[in-house]
Amino acid sequence: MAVTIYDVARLAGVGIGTVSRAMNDSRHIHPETRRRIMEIAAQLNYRPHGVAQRLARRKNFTIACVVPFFFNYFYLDLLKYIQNELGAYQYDLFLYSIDRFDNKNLVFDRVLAERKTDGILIISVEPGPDYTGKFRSAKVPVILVDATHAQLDSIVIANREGAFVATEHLIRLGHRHLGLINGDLNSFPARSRLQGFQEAMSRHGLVVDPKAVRLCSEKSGAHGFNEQAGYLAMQELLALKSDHPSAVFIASDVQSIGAMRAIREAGLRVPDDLALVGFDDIDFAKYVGLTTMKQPLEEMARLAVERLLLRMDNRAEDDFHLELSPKLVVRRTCGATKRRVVEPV
Amino acid sequence: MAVTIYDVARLAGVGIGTVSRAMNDSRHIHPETRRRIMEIAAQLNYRPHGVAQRLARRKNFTIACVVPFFFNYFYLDLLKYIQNELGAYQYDLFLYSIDRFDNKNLVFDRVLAERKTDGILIISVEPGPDYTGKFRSAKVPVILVDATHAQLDSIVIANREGAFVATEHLIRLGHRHLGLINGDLNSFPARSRLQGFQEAMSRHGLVVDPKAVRLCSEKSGAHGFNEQAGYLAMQELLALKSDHPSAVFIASDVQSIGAMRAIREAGLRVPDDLALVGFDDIDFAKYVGLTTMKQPLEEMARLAVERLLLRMDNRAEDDFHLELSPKLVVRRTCGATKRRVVEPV
DNA sequence: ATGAAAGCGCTAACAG
DNA sequence: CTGTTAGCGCTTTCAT
Repeated sequence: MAVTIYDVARLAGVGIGTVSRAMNDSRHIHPETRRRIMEIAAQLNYRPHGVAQRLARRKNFTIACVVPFFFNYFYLDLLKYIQNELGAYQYDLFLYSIDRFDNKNLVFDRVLAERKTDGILIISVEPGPDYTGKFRSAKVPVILVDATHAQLDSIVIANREGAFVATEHLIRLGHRHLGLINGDLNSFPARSRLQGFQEAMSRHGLVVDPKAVRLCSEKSGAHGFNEQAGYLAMQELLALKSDHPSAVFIASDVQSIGAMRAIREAGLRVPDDLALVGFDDIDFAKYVGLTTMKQPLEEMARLAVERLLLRMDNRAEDDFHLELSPKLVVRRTCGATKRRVVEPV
Repeated sequence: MAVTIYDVARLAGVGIGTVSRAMNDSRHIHPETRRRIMEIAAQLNYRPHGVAQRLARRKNFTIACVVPFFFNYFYLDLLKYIQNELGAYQYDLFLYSIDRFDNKNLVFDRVLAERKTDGILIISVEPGPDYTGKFRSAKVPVILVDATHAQLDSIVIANREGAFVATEHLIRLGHRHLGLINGDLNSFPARSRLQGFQEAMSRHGLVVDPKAVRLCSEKSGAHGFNEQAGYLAMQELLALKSDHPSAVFIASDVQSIGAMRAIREAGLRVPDDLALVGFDDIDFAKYVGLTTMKQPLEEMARLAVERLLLRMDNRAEDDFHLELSPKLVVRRTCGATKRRVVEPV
């Protein structure tokens, strides 16, 4: 068995309470006693038992991060930032993944039931309707990242706005017949991006061609936001032959990559035959010259963690619904550099 | 305060021991008592307190996964598979990231000290020399993934073999002047891949041109295995002008992507001016048509978790050093389809 | 300032 | 089969 607080206490000739006080920087301890205890502790290589501490303190110093399967590279960066941020506060991170959407509540139940975490960061998933109450009664704060909920703190990308900007950018470039490749509407970002697209179209007096709108099914994984889905969706668009849109807003970069593959295989060229704007700005976007909406992930992670810690400290007053604006990054695929003539509407 | 085992016991009119037995499927309990207890427990929505269980059981049902910063997409997939596999066994996963190599031991110390995990999965990092002993005396099993150590179980990709195959493939295609872009030699895979490259060269009686070998510094992050590093390395190679190699084995796909960017910007073409073979087979490899060595990540994750559980059960007898062979995936960048004439040596 | 003792919520050994 | 009790290792009153 490892060395415990009792061993230290015995060797130091003090009670365990005093050792505990020494270890925890209590002010109620004589500096000299403290010094002696710390010395003996170091000598014995004593480290407090984390689990016992948690039980006694009724606090875990651990947060759970719930991520829907890992298909999207988006999550990797976000996770990296979150873990970095959390580490700075000496918090540990439990990673839970959701493999299927019908399973999501199972994960929440488990996290709540086992009470091993002080807070939950939920990425890109909306908890079921009755979970607000469960979270509240379990007294475990929840921050939604990349998803919203009326009763839960959330921090999201301004998806609607981003889609609007992306779409408008294509319109300004002179395109009139626009297409959309989107994820499954079960996903919140997909819904918002659809909205933004529609708004941009109607704002400019354009009608949405239903045939040019493709929603990728979540059955293909990652809410439909994956390469293969984008590939297939673009094939369908190209099957419209000469009637295909001249530009497409694609609601994620991974889909865009797939779409570009389909275009290449069809012997067409981007942006000449088809202009593209994506969403996310994953690393690879710059390698393929994809024009896209950049998500401020690091800021998102920092704010989410900060907010969660605040909540766990009960130092959070009001509700919190933050929206961070994505930024348009113009590259090659939108054909901006071609300076097309804007046709009169 | 939440409902405890005492509440259930009181309402059921039994002792807490009986409740515990009921919850834990002990055989030493009357089915009827058990039924009644479970009913009351359900009614009260009682869930055992995970932390208390851990303390009493002296077992955590948690493993730690230590990942060196998240630069490489490789880790995302691996993590996904590991988490999936672990979930099947009802284990939780603590995620720790190493941001700098000089920090790696800090993480290990922390993980060991807090005793919150039953086992450790270390990805792509070799622990310092004195850590074998620490792990052993802490009685926490460790499995190295994508790294080796004489005294620690490990499971790796056959990096040397993979590099050999990749290089030989280029040689068979007729190339004589080969280049290498590699990661930092502080990284184990980088060292092995260098070896494989050299062996293939000498096996075929070719000499390695030192000017055509680029080691990317780990200072650029991810052991040098990142896009930017590949980009810069390739620029250096192209600066050799007509003396640049006709084919390059690049020790990772992300570097390859960067390298391809450099080539494109230089106005050269792959594979005509420069043939390429990468390593990893990340998702994006297929989009850019990158010929590469595919790593069997899912199998790796499954075997690593299996093995770790075995160790934690003390059911592992001998040492364990597994090497999984990567497989050559031929695509466009190696120019295989051009059927070059093999020049006589 | 410090020791003693009472939990934290559960498991497991020991009687019966 | 079941109740009782002694831990698990630490924190935190409560006296002193």
